[in-house]
Amino acid sequence: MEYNFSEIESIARNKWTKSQVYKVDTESNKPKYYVLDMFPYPSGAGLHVGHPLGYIFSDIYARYKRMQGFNVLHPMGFDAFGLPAEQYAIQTGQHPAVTTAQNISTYKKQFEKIGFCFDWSREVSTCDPAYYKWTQWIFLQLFNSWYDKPKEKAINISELITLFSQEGNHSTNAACDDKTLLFSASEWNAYSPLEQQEVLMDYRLAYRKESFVNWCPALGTVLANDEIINGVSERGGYPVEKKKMSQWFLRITAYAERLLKGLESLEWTESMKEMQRNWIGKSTGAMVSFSLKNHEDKIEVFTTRVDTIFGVSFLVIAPEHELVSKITTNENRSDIENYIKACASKSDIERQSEKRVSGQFTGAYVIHPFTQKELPVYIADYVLSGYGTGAVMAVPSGDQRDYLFSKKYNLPVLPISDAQQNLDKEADSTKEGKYINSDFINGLGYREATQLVIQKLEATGIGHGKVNFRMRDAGYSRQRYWGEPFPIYYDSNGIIHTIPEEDLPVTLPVVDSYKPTGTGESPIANASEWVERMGSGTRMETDTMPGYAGSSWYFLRYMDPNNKDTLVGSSAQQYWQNVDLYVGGSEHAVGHLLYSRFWHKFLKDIDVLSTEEPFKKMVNQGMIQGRSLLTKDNQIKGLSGGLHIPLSFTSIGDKIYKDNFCRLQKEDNRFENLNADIDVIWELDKDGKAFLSLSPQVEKMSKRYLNVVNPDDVVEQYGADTFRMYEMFLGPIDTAKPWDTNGISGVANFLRKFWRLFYDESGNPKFSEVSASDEELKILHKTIKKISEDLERFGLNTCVSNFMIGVNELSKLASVSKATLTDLIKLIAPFAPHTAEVLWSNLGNESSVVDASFPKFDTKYLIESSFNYPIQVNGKHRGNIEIALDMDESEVRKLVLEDDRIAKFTEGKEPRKFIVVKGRIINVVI
RNA sequence: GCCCGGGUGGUGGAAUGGUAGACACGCAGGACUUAAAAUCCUGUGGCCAUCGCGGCUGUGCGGGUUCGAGUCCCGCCCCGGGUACCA
Repeated sequence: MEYNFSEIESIARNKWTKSQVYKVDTESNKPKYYVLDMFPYPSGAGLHVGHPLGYIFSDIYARYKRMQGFNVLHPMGFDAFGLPAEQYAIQTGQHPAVTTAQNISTYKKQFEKIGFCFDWSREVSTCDPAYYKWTQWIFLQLFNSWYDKPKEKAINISELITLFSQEGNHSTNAACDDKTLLFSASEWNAYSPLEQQEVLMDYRLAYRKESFVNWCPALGTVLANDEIINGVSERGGYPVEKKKMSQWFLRITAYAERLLKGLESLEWTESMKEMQRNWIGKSTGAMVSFSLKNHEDKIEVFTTRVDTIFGVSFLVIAPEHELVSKITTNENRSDIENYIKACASKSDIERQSEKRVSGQFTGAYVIHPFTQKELPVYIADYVLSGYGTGAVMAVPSGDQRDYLFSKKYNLPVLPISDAQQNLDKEADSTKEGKYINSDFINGLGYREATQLVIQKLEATGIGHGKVNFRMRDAGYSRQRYWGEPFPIYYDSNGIIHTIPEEDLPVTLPVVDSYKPTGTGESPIANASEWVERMGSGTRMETDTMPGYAGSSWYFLRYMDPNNKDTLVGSSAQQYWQNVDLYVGGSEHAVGHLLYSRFWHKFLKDIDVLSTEEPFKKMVNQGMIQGRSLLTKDNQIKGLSGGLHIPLSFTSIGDKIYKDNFCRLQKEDNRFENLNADIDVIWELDKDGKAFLSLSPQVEKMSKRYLNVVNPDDVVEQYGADTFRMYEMFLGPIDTAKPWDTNGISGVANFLRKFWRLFYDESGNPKFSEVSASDEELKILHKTIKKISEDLERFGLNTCVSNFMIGVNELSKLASVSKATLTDLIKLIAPFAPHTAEVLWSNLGNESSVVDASFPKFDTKYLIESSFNYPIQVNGKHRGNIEIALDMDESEVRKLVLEDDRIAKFTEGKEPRKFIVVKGRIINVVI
């Protein structure tokens, strides 16, 4: 029997399908292990060879864990709502559900070919109403919850309403808007329903408020931040402006502290944790309020360097600060207004790239809380309205931006520490040294000074210590069609009502057009019957939820995918707990991974879950890049290089032959007007054939670079097992690496060689019933040891190497015993499941190799009696000597020093030191 | 700027402080073939060599610790990723 991969694959696949071997049961007395991939967005382009990298990795690991005796959950599904399907619908009129279903079926066919062990009976798709019913349900729970800070827990809003009606909100300590007014019980009870609704919005974890969004008038829609490039829309390049609209938000900031603290318990890479920490952006500092001269209002400032308060020489507030118009004096008013206008017309990019500082004096002054000095108040766009209080106390000697500002507007630079240097050139933010010119903190160090200032501020009521987070609440409204509808409607008085849980899901309406309405409303607003479905005069929420809604909890649904009563049944959740190993790209570090952690914590608070964190351990696969081929300068007359040539037209050695070039000319309009004989400067190979040598470049695998490689083609040509092992062999899972088909023959050869351990050239079986030789057992157990250790540390690239070494060594033996072959099949089964399954059957096994037990190594086969020691003289390698491992050290010394090769270098001198590292090395120091 | 990674042959990459370059690709030579493909064997960091003894040198650069450093420490350079007028 020859190694015929396509035959092998179909035999293995049939066996698996017939026995439903990948179906996972929650009823099990085995320990559980949950291996999860980030589920894909099913795009119309299908998979390229970069996509399966993580899936192959997790598949191997899942199979390995199963063979170790775990009950392994390894599911797959689809993140199926999203913009591309909707845009395709706008262009073609096809319903997104139809195209999405087609794409999903393409993906599944591609998956099938690679031999993944997914349990498809647990498949989920976020656009399936049976799934998004629960996405809507979670939203309702968020809407009906508030966050109790002392309890560090989400609590049902009804408790809060009861509390308000009994004692007002004086004693509540909730995660809410800082500006929430205080009220008594009688005030609360006197509020109108609308007023009560307004107040509750400050507490709910899902709430509605007015906010600025990116509005693109030309496209008639709101855009997400990542749809805007350089201040204009990604599609079409139209200008984008800020527009105030009422939007839904999720109060993720309530969980900021828990999200930060939870990172400590996770086995993620330090860089992933660091990205989340940066995003959460905790900074500890203080609030200080500065009284305005001749005004009742105060300007509140947040600072992380309250110790520098005696260095304050002016205040700067954001142009959008609410007090600007109130405090601006008449003689400064027109300048201020002009400045604000100038700022508003600048895009964010322009504002950030502007290296010079600019600002404008308001004419107002504040009083320094300690020195009572008058300080001028400026507006400047380097102060952001969205961070802290939108106002800063400027300390030119300690902050470079304040310093530049002070130079430009001639404001004093006050030294405050004896360690500050070069203040005539730049600011010095040192925390070293003792304070000077600083009243009651003079002579103190940084820590004591900070403490003392905060103490004084708190004692006098001027300020207080404060923790600030950079993270903002997450916008949750999209003016789109292809997303989850909100289970929310408004009555004629503007009161918000929820759709009863038993009426979920609220399914998407049928619409005539998927185009945005042009008024900033989603296309759903045109489905008037649907909009009024809760009674005339009522109006359904017509926005839909964002992409991250469905992806924030999908991993829970896999545990119990068909449960009609709850999003995950408690027995299933108790058994599966959370994800043990999560494999996916690091590009989701702060989006998906942060939202999922937030939802998970919330669902724990409301007793749906028993675990605090969703993903215990993470592996981030690196990107597989494409290797593109481009023309070089002057190869084509009048062209200075840089034209991508499709890989299918090129030959080994990075060249394109003339006949291929002419074929390409017929398909590609970039070349069709060229005369191949005149306009192209050809080189000639040794056979006289004309070609161009192209220049290779490694870049993202993408349609537009014509460098996409389809896994189907690779599987077709080399087989699924070769493809799987080659992707792993390419390099460590977490680094970016270029796809290069050149190396794949090495892995293909290996699998053929592996096969030849079982069958000779004429296809006759070589299963020898004789017992294994010592040498054979040594090779086997050495290989088992290496593979097991490498699997544990996720080094799958070296696993493949070690298979090659083992098989090369075994091939040299006269025969290999059936027992050894059996172990080899089991060892390779996670990597090359098709080949392993067929060999397993051919050896006479009825069961599937998927359920065989992974071999364990026995150290007794690995014991060596001697070792070929490398001998160093003064740290330099001078030769090797085979020495028995149980030899006495004095004898070893004698043996080594008397060796000719070594004696040459020791020159007969007595060594100063003689180092023997047993089983490793010997170093003679002269 | 700040925070993470990383820099090793022609290429992808190996190497618990212990023989640097495993494994593979590519390349060169050979065997088998009328020939090619496939397969197998040999060689392959660089320099020197009285090319089958051997020697020198070599993991971005400069120092250090150590019997011994790709690996640890200090100071730089470069590349990739993240992030930013964040007060």
